[in-house]
Amino acid sequence: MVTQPAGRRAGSAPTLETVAHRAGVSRATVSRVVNGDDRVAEHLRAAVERAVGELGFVPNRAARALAGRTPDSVALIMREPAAFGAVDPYLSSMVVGLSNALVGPGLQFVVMMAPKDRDDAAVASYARAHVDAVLLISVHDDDALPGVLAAAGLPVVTGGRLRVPVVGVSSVDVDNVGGARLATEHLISRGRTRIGCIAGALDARSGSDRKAGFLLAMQAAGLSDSLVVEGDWTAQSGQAAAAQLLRSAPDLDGIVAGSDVMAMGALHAIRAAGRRVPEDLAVVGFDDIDLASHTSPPLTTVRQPAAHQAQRMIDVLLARLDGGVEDTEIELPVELVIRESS
Amino acid sequence: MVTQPAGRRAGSAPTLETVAHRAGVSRATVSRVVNGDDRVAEHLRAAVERAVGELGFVPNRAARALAGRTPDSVALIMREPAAFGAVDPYLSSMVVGLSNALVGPGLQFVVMMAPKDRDDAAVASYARAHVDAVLLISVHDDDALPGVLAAAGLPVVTGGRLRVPVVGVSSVDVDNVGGARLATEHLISRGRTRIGCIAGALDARSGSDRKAGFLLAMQAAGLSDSLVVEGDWTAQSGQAAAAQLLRSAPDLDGIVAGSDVMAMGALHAIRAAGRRVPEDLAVVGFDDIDLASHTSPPLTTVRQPAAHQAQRMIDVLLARLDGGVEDTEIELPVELVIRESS
DNA sequence: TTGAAAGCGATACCAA
DNA sequence: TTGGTATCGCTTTCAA
Repeated sequence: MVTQPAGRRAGSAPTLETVAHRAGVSRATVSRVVNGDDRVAEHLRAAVERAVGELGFVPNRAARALAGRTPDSVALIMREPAAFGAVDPYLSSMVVGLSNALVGPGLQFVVMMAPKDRDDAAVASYARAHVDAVLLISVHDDDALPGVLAAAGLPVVTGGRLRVPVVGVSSVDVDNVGGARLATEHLISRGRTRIGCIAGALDARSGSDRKAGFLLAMQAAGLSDSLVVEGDWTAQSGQAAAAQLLRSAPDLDGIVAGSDVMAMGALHAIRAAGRRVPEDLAVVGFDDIDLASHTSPPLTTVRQPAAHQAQRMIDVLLARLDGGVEDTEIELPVELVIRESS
Repeated sequence: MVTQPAGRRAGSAPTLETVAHRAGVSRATVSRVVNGDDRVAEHLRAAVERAVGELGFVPNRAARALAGRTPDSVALIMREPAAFGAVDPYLSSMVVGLSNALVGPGLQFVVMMAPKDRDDAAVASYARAHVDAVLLISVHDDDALPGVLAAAGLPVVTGGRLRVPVVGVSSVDVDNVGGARLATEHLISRGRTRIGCIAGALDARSGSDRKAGFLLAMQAAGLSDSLVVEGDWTAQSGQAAAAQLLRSAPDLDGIVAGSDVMAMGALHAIRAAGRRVPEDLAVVGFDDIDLASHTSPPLTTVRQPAAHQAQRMIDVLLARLDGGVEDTEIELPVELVIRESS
């Protein structure tokens, strides 16, 4: 049973002052100890640390942010998901990965939604007043937000590169072209020749690059690369795209999808059309989300290193926050995971 | 092309002082206008508002938090997902919903991961120093964190109720018992009699309540309710559970799963066993995640009102922040969505 | 109704 | 190495 004052907070949290008093030193000294400053006598440091422990002191974030110049929080700005609930599982992994990567550096992870109909300048101004840096995922090529954010003085790191680099914006992408090429070559090596592509939204590099990888492989093999339909990353669009592909090319024997979720939609359409996977038609996805190994049949796919990508994004961000001014563009390798759908 | 100083921030953001100067009033007046205080002469208010607009002034979050006593940020604490990347899509929806619901009230949405091996007291102390209230999702029955958080003086609202109510903790749950009962009755009404249940982790109300709903319906119909296997919410566990169910009851003709993700794993196992859905075996899920309508066949499921639940959680939290001290327990209705798997 | 000024809790500069 | 103190930007009495 817990007794608790009516107020918003139970008792008041210990402050630097409290700790200083208890340890018999000044606030400045406590601050130094807490911040790992070297020049503090050993016995004082010990005393302070004990006091901190006994009081359960945790520096007040707001005060620290106000007084200091050290960055203390990072925002992840997501363009609102197309439909409510339609968050691609790969994005969820990124959110978790980013959050985890921020624990070490002790930065606060703030999540903001920025619907595309919201004024970019307003978003930037808001972000500027609330956080020290910005992480961006699922950005479109023509999105002005990264530039506006950077112009507002915020370091920004995007997951996935932009069509044209923007000053002040770094990116950590994966090898989308290579991944899609790998996936396509895999199908070709299995003897498939009538291969279609369900591309993700082409106004983002992840969509267009994967399509490009598909085209490259098909051309290199001297196969027709005209079977491309654009989707919008949803299962719904994957299903519609596969149906369309099947209609325009009844002899289709392979599909390269721009994401696992779209591939799952395709699987559904294929089965509805009475075709078997992989006997009649092989399917390859992209992402390797958790569910990919539990579809029927389990999905061959291109694995993206979500946790690693998240970590690198944070690394880049920290470097920038540490005074680094150069924009970085990192590309991470991907790997083909062969399962039963191909 | 954007020019930009080397420093962490481009120029310095306008402050109350700047605005006051420009509008020819005092900081206090600007503060009043910005905070919607009534007692300000109309012409001054207009002048201030214009200055605010021209300068693009946004109050500094840290300063406001430090000076005022108004709550300004809320944390969502998630128990780390079992496996990396294995974030249940339903949770993702909740994250988006919560984030959106927090925009109106102008509260910051901070996401924190709290692995179960992390010291609860440390998490609470950290949270206490960083945010004004806490949202909790996917909490286990024996989890001490809600209590510790509440004892630390933080208002906490959980998505999903706890086994035993904790002082200072409110909850917004859905009718899990009713939902599972509905799903089971639906199967029974379709003539199924050998029905198995793939329960979610039983150490959480969402898991045990859904199982209870299943048992209730089976008992009411005078059917055997002994076919229950516990999963852990993952597709993997759903697959394993379905396989086990099929082994122990070859004549199984229906499965009620505790979540769509587990149902998807079950679909896979069923097909692997050479049985057809829904001809041989009907399957019902729970949640109605986006992918549920794109499995093969599309999944009959119990729809949880994710956006609504998120909104109610925020409502309850705001009431508590506004001085309300009573703990609330809300239960939201669910609805059966019939698709082709049953 | 308005303004002046005292904090909020930490940081960091300047002396000692 | 230590401590005193100005300062960060805003809210909120307290007087005027």
